[in-house]
Amino acid sequence: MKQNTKYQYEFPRPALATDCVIFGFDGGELKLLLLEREKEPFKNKWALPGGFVFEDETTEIAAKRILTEKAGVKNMFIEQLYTFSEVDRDPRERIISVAYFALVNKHQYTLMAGRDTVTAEWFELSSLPKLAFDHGKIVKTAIQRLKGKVSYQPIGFELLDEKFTLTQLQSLYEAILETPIDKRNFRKKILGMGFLKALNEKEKNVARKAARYYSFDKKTYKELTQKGFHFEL
Amino acid sequence: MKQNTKYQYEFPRPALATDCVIFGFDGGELKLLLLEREKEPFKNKWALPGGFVFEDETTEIAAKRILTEKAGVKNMFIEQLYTFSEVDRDPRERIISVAYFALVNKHQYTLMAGRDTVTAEWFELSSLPKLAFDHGKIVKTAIQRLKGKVSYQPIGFELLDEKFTLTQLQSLYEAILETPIDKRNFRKKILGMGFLKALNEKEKNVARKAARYYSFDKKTYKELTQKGFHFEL
DNA sequence: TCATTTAAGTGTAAAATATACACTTTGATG
DNA sequence: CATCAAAGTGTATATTTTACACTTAAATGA
Repeated sequence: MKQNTKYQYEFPRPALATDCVIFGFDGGELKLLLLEREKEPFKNKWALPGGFVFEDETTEIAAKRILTEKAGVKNMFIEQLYTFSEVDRDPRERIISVAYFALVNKHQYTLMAGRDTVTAEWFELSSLPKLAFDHGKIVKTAIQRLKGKVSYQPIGFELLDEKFTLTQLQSLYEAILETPIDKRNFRKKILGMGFLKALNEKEKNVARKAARYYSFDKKTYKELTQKGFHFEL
Repeated sequence: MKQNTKYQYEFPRPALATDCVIFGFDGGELKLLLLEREKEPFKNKWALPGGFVFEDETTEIAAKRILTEKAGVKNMFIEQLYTFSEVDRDPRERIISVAYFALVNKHQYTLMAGRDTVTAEWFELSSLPKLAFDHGKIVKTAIQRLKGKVSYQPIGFELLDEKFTLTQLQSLYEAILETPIDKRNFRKKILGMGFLKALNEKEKNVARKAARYYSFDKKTYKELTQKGFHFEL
């Protein structure tokens, strides 16, 4: 097993890895990016993008690197999720995984399912395949976290385009929270918070009244936050 | 450096440790349990109880073991906080730490500051000494987490005795949230939730009207939760 | 035993926030 | 120019949150 003896320690050490739960949204249901494994164990099973943490990287930097390398995702929102350390979570040897969750704009990159000739695919949350390792558990944790967080932190915007309509924003919240929201009340509330900038631009080529575009004004949001404002949906 | 060659790996591996932020409360300000380091690095500096994770332990089990071994704390509430992986967070070598935070009842155990002849001491949050390693950062993270969590999860009870008065409970929330709370509104709200059991027992030997004791009824709380009830202070 | 001290315990009115709900407008299409 | 489809908009009611002060009870000591 241990062919190479370069690194020697007095006590056994688990390997350190990171796995990423990547959420995306394009209007319908919330989606998750999975890769098909090419090697054993769990060959041909779906799994989260993941990999080992290098000697000179924090886990967060490793997670970002892996996201770019394996899934072609760049400049995404990323946040540490949880560290999974069950002794037998990997059948090969002990590997602990510091999991992250990422929110990406599905339009901002097309599945460059080439890179490592890995097959990458978006799955709807309601129809996920059975996942390799303990990745099912990781995903469950990530969904919980996202649901909890989205109501008191404006992270939803990370999933949308720079410009979005209020209906798109509402659909996103409905998808994440899995509950219908009243249109008028939603608009009243979210606009009342004061960090959405109405743009002088509307949808084009829609066979109905065109909706106005808005953008999330980060600067204003920061200022509000510093004045004690607290986002809450 | 590497005297012992028992464990050999193809790639370098950081050591895996865990550190615990232990909160306690006895009526005034929120307190934190620290140990004085006996060895270099940071000899004689204050630090969080911590240690390495064994081969057959999850990080949570390691955290509990260390809490018991080093701080004499048993059966405490514990929750994973965050994983700190800065490459140079330990001057000796790379050690990543899965940090936990614990809530303990200060009365339930007296500082058995013997065990390892380690000096353990409670510090008020407002007058913490400078800490070893990145423990200051860990503590800051833990305080944030506690503040955030206490409002939407009934974890405060872990810091109190089995029986407590409503005034004690209120003081605790005031200490954690660092804000005064209206007595009548607090009582109305917390009693209205329905999971506090009024006991047929009052304070004794107090030179004023004796306060009634209450206890947190876990069973009722669970039932309420399952019916969709959502704690929120 | 009675006056004093101290915190416990209690209710209501006003303000703010959340909810429920339906019609008009606009742009594209045929 | 009629039709279709979703955008956009306001109000009344219910609920929740807030602000606020006096009476009660237990011990202490004069």
